[in-house]
Amino acid sequence: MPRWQPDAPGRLQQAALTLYAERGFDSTTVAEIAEHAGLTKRTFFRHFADKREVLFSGSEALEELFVTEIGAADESAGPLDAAAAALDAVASAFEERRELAARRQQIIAANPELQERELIKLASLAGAVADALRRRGVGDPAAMLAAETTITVFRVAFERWVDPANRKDLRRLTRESLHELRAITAH
Amino acid sequence: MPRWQPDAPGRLQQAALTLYAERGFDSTTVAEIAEHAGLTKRTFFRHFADKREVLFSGSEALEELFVTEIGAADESAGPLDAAAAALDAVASAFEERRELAARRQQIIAANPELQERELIKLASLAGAVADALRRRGVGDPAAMLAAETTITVFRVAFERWVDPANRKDLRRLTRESLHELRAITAH
DNA sequence: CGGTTGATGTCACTTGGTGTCATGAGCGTA
DNA sequence: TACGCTCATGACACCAAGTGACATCAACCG
Repeated sequence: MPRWQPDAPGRLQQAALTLYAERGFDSTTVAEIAEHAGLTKRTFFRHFADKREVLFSGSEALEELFVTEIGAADESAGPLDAAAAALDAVASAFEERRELAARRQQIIAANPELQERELIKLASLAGAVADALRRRGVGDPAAMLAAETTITVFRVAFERWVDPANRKDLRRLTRESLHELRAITAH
Repeated sequence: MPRWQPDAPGRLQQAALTLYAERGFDSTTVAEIAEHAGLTKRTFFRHFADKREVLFSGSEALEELFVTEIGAADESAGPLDAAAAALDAVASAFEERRELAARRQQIIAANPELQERELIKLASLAGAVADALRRRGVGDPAAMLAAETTITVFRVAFERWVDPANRKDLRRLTRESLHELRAITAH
């Protein structure tokens, strides 16, 4: 018999998600989350850097997916085309988890501190995308601009995707957003 | 004779800027900042919502400038052209304060919490720009995309401007960034 | 002159976050 | 079987951010 219940981080995430949704982020203490998971406050902070981070554990994987896909894109593709290919792959990866994504997004939308954390994750993502583009030979500031633009497109599409009224899939929405962006920036 | 020294917020800002630069953001306590300004911790929090906010007091004015200029742009101008006109005005407004801007930016660059705050301020700015564009009759998601793109262009230009090696003025850098973006997104 | 206002101080309190040491089941090894 | 090591967790003390409640007192106003 194991000394402790398995998957402490997962239990903490689950408890946090539930409590943040129920009572709001501010009105939930770390001690409460830990208690719900059968652990202590101290253990929470061994698994997550802070109270916000518990909602953002998937971000490294997302970053990796973006980078991999951009690296794998056709050599002849321009920066935005490579990024567009990556967006397709990323959109597919999210498609099954719309329910969870929407709940998470609702919690984040209700709290500025969480929005800050979300924004810095996206900025880090943009940085990784820019690096991946530079590895394809794209120079600066083109790499930065293309990366930021890609993340903007993704964010706009994601926002529309989690909207309860929406019926389109994420892939389609990213493609539409990118198309729209190209229309705006065209002379 | 006034009961208190004048301009408490200004003194707190000045003290914070100095101490954050000297010892770093993390190693500076609010009590120390307040003491330097001849005040108490409690008074600091009456003027600024939190320890970070003291570095971001100019953001409402910047937002207002963007919005005003976009509203004043030629009626026939497209969304990105209106935004470009605003960028010119904003760039001029910054031009004299490069020294201060660079010091401030260095402090922010050294600390993730401050970067988070910076990012949410820029996001709020983008939101205001999007609203201003909608008031010009631009629809969605075009308004959002154009706004986010404008802020990205501004940020990229600003980053290059505060670089000690840079010799160009901010207005020129914003124009170059925008031009580059158009080149990237062109089919 | 007395009352009001408003910026500040004082103090107690909650909570996020950290450093340090103790605990004890699982596991390998003699 | 016994010994000792590992490592996730608990226990505890502590600091700093941030807040609520109340006190203070110069300036201002009728």
